[in-house]
Amino acid sequence: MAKNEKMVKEITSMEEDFAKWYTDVCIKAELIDYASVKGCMIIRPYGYAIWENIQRILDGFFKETGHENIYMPLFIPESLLQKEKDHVEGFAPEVAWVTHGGEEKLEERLCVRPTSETLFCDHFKNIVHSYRDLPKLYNQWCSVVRWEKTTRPFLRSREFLWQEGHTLHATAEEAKAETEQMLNIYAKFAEEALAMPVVKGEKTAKERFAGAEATYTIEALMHDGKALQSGTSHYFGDGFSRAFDVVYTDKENKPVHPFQASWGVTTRLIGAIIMTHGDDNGLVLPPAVAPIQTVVIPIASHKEGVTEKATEIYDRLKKVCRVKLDTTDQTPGWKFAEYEMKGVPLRLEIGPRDIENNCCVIARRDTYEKITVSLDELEEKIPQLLSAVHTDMYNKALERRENMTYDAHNLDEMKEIADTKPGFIRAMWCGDRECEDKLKEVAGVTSRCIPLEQEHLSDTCVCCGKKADKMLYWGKAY
RNA sequence: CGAGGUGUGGCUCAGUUUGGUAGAGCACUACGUUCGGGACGUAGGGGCCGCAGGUUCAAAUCCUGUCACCUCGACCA
Repeated sequence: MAKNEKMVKEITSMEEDFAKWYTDVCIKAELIDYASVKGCMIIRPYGYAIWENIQRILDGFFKETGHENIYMPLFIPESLLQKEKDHVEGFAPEVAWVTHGGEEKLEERLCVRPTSETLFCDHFKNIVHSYRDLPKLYNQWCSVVRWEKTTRPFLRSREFLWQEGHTLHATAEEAKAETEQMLNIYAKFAEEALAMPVVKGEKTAKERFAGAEATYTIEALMHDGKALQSGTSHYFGDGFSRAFDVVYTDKENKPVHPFQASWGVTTRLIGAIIMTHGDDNGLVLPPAVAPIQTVVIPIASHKEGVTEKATEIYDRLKKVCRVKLDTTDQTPGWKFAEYEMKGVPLRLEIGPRDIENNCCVIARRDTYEKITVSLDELEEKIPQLLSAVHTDMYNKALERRENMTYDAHNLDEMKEIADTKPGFIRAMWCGDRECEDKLKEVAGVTSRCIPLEQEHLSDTCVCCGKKADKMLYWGKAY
């Protein structure tokens, strides 16, 4: 079968309607179902299993770097949320409020957490008194609520799952190092677990997190050329600890406000996986987070010995990967399409013909390549193939990003590229908010980040022509 | 929050103009034949036509109200 021939008819093609393609994949791959409250989604077992893999791997990274998990309450009293001015202004428009307990109106309304900085600060205040109590390296896995107007599965839902790390440090340097460390962990995770290349960089003041002194981001480029902010790490300075009266006594017996960082990734990462690797036949999952890494499909299973052989292979493969054996009475063709839609990296076909030759057919989801493998070398071959799938997926995504990244030197070029070529645009910027606003207005692009790896494209701002020494990534974003 | 659109078995829709026994395809159930790229036959099950009023002998269809969802804009992980 031809490599690019569309085999799954239930999914709208990307070219026809990318947004529809995306939601088709979410539904048909059984990642989610819509819930009865707008903007809320049911994450189905197959989708949730991806999240569990993400959690498991990331949580390992967090633990390795000394973080502890904690759980904070769901509710934030209004007075607590009010304490940090920028923060409350940033989040107030999109918080959900609880006003009643049973039939009784509450004295003070409670906000359903949109993020937990305020709760952590309130807690830190109680438990931190001496330099000996520092640092505090906390993380929590939970869901948060932000009352979004326009919603999309995984990309923007009113309730979403995430992790939020909140750390408290004696010095600014330590807090900055934490911010940087976590950004690097996210980038490493994106590349090594999700096969997704990202640009590491700092957000401009305009795009910064409410209340932060600096916000860092990993930005990924989706299939349709739109950017997706896929993880953030913030440096707070001592702004929050001042607002919340968090004070510790240092070695010289002086009161000091500690310094803080926070960092988070969300179920949006699943959206990133879909739009980075997916194709017209559905999901393509990176092996590291795929709930099923190999699916075993018996062919003509009514024939003698087929089911037995398939089961034997299944039992052997359980030791080397996450494997599923599908013995349902659907036809093989149906199963091929089904597991392709669900993005399973490898498909192993075993039928009478193979059994006779002591081999099987293995098909790769990412390339559609089919190879014949001797049954004697399965334990070696499957892990090799999974690893090759990962590497090839990463390289393919990287190549696409590079092919969709353009440089602009002046406003006309910027407009021209933004109008005709989806993707990242690299351009110099003078640092003025006015230029940032103007680029949004005339070219429809926002600043994605100031990449840590700078390249000097010219001496002048793409917008105003004044002196500029920062190169930024610009683009249309989710 | 502004503009446009849509509500009919689980899903995609026809039927509404011109009121008269609720339909199709897919999915589902049972049995049989199939099985290397979404198989086929036979027989079945499943609906207050978004909701509430109204007009009428009679409403999915006409009128009024209401709710929900979708698309596009403004705000956002």
